[in-house]
Amino acid sequence: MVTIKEVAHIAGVSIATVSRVLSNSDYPVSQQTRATILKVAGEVGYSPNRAARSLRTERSSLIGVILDNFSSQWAPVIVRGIQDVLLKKGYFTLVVNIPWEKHSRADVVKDLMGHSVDAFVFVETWYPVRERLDMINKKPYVIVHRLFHESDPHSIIPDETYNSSLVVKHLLDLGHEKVAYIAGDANYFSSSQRLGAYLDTMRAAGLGIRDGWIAQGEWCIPSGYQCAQRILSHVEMPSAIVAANDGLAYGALLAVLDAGLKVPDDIAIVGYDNNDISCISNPTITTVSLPLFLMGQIAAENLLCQLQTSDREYAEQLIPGELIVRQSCGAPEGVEVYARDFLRATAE
Amino acid sequence: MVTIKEVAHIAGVSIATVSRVLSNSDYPVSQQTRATILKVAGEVGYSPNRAARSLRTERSSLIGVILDNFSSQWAPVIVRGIQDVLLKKGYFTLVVNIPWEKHSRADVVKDLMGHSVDAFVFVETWYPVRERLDMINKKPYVIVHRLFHESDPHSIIPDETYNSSLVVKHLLDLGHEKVAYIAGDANYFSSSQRLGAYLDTMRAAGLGIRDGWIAQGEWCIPSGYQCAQRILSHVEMPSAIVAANDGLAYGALLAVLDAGLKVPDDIAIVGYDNNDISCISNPTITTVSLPLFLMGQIAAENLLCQLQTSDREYAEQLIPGELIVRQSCGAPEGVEVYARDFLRATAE
DNA sequence: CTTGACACAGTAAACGTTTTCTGATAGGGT
DNA sequence: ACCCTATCAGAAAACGTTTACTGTGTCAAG
Repeated sequence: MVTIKEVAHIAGVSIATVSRVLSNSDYPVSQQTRATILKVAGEVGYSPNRAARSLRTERSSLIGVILDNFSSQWAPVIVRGIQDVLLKKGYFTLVVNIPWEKHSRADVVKDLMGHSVDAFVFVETWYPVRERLDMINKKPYVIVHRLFHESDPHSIIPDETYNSSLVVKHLLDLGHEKVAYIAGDANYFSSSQRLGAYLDTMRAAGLGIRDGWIAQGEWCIPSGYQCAQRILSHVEMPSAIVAANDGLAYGALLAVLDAGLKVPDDIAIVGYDNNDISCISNPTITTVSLPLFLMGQIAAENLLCQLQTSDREYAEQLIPGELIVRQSCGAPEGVEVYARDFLRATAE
Repeated sequence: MVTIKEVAHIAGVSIATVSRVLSNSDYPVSQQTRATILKVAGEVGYSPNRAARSLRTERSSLIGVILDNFSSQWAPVIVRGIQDVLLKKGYFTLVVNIPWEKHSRADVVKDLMGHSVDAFVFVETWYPVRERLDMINKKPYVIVHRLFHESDPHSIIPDETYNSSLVVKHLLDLGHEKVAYIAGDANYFSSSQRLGAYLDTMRAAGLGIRDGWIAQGEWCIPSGYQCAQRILSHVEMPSAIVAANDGLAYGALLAVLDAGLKVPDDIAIVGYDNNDISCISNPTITTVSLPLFLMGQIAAENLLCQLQTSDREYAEQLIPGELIVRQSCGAPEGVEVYARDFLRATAE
């Protein structure tokens, strides 16, 4: 690689001057020399040696991104949002996948510190890495998360309460009064938040909830199937089911269909997450989409802000989602919609 | 951060000795001093400064991974395969998403060179970055790709021909003799490879193909829908349809169902890719899964090999896929299977 | 005419490693 | 007793930057 030395030699100036021009220092350099240096640097294809720069400045232009499940439907979108902002500012990201079980979690933080990353982003991984808090606290960081909740001012979180109420209200607007609920895994904070939003919305509308209408599920399709069966077996059947995520909703959909009922005519179903599953299933499932790309962008902006101004007051940010109306609660749509939805989901 | 200097001081030796011990050099160091150095290093939590090391050795322990669409269903799995191998060897990956349209492609390679990455992996992005070949050629690199084909000895490619024949043969084994085909976008090399495998397999079995049985599609659901409609309108209807990917297969499935026919009873359908869509649809779709995680692992192993032995002969590697039998061609399965498949697809 | 300020450029030190070179000690063969 | 070799340890240079410091020359204010 061509070094600053060669550029300086060709341009007939000292390396200090070249450095000042090429690192956008605000040190005064005459327009004349500045121009020739830029010209020479461009011609010889100079690119600064990041290792040397990093060694000297103790900044690396590297951001560590630690996430739990890389091949989930959410993580990559968040990461792209993060990169969308950071790449433009000259930052690269070191994306590391920490499987939940692995004991190597703590080491990852240490290793990333070794690479002197300038900051951290934790996507759903705050809980397991807290044991390295002493290290992490030395750098700016942001937490992007959904399922767990530990109050931390650096957090960017979907507004679970608002989002869940969106989808319940939608059912009420359509005239439903007997609405059942399938909850997510009780260990997750978001489960209780979503359930709470359902309860509050029903109460605010003055609607009652029968005993067997709330089923405790576990985030997955079979669980949704079983929960729906339990709900359907209750003496007074609901006219609609709210599921805590799209997997549960899809399971419920299968159960309702298997019971010989029609969706949405006999029972309406809504989900949460805007998972692929909700726009591929037949009928497609009304759900709530989370602005994951945006959340990534916000996380990155937040980080840049921290990197520039060292001292600042932080506060949790709650990000609202968007209601996606599909067939499972009564909207009339054709096959083109499947496709459009699916393509949008995979393309952007 | 604590430096090598402090470790040396505490251990009462020179920094040279510390370096030799901690960087696993094979320079002779007495067991005595080696032990004390390791002890001290552990106690003070020493972690080498990568920038300094990188500056000196011109190696960074960083691998640049450039891919096209980060939030596709394939890319993250490949990346995880890559990281699975590389992380264990102490390498981090700089994963960068280059959208197809962006003109900034070339700069990414340059910037990664600036970070002195030790090697490159191109996932589906070989075509656009070739203009930086002069730079890339200085480092080891591997190409992981599917859709395009430029012969290059550093390639790791799914064995499209073998994989496609798997699924066609499966239909023939089930007794089908009238098999139609929906092809992918004609611009893609893999389209013609898959089509070729279909033609060859049919010919080898001595089976004829009617004129209207081969439809030219475009990789997406609506296209599959239209192609299937065209095929169904032909005077002699096939008993099975092979689609070049799962999107097309799903579109075809919808068209067949809309035509009042049953799947698989009246018409069997098979896809390709083992996309989520194929295990969520109703009925689920028989398809071919590509060993993406494995391909990532192989790519990384290949890279490590190149990094160790500078000179070596390379050859394209063709990776076989696996037939995934589901409902759309006659296998009897229940609702549990949807769930099991889906969970497996998202979990691992 | 002096003084101070300012605009600009260069010198050299420093960042934390790795590695070459030099040196010291010990042991073994003659 | 001598030399040679092997084993170990340290001194110091080098990697490519950034930046504090020093040194010019110019120009305006006194």
